Amino acid sequence: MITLKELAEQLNVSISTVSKALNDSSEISEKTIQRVKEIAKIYNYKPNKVALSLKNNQTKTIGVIIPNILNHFFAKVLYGIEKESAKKGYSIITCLSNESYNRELHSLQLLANGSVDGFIMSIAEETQKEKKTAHFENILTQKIPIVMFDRVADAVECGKVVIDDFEAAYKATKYLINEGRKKIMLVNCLDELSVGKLRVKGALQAISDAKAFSRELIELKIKAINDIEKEVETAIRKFKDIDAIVSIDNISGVVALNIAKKHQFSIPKDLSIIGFSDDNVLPFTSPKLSTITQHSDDIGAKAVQLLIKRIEAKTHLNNETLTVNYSVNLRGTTLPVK
Amino acid sequence: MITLKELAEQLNVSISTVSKALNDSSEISEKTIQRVKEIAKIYNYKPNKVALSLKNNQTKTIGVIIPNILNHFFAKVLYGIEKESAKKGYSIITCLSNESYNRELHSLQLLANGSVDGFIMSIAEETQKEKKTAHFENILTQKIPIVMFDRVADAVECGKVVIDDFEAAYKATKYLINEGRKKIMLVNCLDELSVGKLRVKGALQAISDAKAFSRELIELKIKAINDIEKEVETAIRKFKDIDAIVSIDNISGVVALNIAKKHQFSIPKDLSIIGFSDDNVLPFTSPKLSTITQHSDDIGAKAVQLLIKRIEAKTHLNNETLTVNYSVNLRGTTLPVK
DNA sequence: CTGAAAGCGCTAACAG
DNA sequence: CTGTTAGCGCTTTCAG
Repeated sequence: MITLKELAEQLNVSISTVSKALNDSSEISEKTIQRVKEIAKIYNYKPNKVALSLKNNQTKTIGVIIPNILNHFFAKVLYGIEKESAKKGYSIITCLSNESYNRELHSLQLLANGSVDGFIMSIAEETQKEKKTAHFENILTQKIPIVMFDRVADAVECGKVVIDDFEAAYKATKYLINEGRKKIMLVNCLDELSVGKLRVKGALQAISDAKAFSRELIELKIKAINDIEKEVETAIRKFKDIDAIVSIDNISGVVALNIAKKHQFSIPKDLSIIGFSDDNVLPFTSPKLSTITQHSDDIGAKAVQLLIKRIEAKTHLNNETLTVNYSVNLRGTTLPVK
Repeated sequence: MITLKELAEQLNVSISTVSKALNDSSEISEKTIQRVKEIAKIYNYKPNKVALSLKNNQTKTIGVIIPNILNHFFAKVLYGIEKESAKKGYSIITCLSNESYNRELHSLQLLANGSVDGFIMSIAEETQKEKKTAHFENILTQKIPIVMFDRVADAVECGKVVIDDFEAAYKATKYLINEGRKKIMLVNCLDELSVGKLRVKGALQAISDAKAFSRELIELKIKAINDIEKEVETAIRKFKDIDAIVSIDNISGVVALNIAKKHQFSIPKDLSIIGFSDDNVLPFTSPKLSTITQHSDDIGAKAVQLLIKRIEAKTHLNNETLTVNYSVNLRGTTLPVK
């Protein structure tokens, strides 16, 4: 990598002249500008990013902390974050907490030393379960802005991007009720998470609102993702008379569909299913799974916009929550409503 | 963020004394060291990363360029890269090329200005299709090491991490032959990629080696990932007499399984299927898909090790290719061999 | 129009 | 044992 100094030597001018010329300063003659730029091009000069960061006291870099990159939802949010960041001239440093509080803490501290201008993150399961927030406050005290998405800490004053989880689950459940379904199973393997709790609440509210028509909701709580298949199968065997399933995470809907078919349920005649999945699982389903779809890439993009706003504000902003739309995609695992 | 200068003022000593004390220099008295460290702790001092990078001319950061983060293979490699990097004290800056040459080029140039100490990448489809390599050479000329994984450019002298794609596909196909299968369909939607070509070659070689027993291979080339379902269904309809499928990408095996079941094939009695998938799709399959499994996280970890070796060598190393193991996981979609 | 010098935060050679 | 100074690569004020 060639430096200004070396260019200056080549050109027999001072470093500052070269710098100004490259930045089209009005202080420099047109002729010199041309000459400098020409040589700079030849030597493929690029200003050193680190030096610029030090000088400007900003890195144009966003720290992104993701709980689990193998979860397609997070992969897609990351996709959205990266795309929007690139558009806005920011790079992203990615850390994966793998749902661990310690890793989350470590990543936060690692990058809060001038490496990034702000953070976008979704909280690790462990952090949320144990309600830890001191490490966030610590970062905010250092005037480094944070935007949380999906799993957010209500108690922390920062930017937040979510969907209306309560409403989405309410609508899904309501739809099944309107279909005429009477015994609905809620598959929940997000029990420890803020989003999971909200979705469960939404589903329960829908049932409660329809109580006059005696609907029933069975909640199947699943601890580990690896247990989904087994647990769902057991439940389907046990409750032979369920006629609808609403899955609040992004894979158990697909799993339930496969298992129900295996057990000779005719879908959607005997059993309706709505999942919280993204399009990516559709090729694995037949009939096509009806879903609540989060616009995950949009969540990422919105998070970037919100964070950049906060970075550029240069002053601590209060809590601000952005709610991103979701969509209800009725496909082959639900009946048209009567 | 508090700086050395500010600490020095608090302590009424010079900046260098503070610096040395924090680094346990033998030049500084034990008493001063204690005093300095105490105050530093109180103010939560952390050395500014950017300043250190500038000083040391190294960022302890790796640039990672991924073609498609929504592909589970890449997500898992990224997982491996991040984990190993963190262990070695490196951060990662992630860019997504989204299979575009221009985005790949841009990311490379963006980070080759002192932002990173080296690159780990898999080549964008467009880049590989059009055989572009000048941009890699450009980076290497600047003494920035590169490690490529999975999709590599043979012509470029750099670090490489791959699996033995030829052999893996050979083995899968050979297995089907040994099972007694006669008409095998190869589902290929990686036609433009180096890995795809190698896997096809491997399958063809297996067939050719078994020619005496008149085996047949039908190659189904699929252009776009969105066409997989339709194309596989058409093919299954057309060739009612195929008795085995080998899928060389990580989703079409699952798709083929679902479609075959829909068309009343009994799996694995009528039809054997082997895919190149990771474990994550297993909950979506019944019977469980037999697979060639790449150890994707291991690929990521190895790539990091290789890159760090090259970064620390401080001198351009020649081509070096690491081959990572894969495993053959026979599950429910294949018969035990006779 | 061009150049010298200071400073971003840090380390380290050298002086005292 | 502590302090001064130079320098990493860059921008920018101030002098000339």
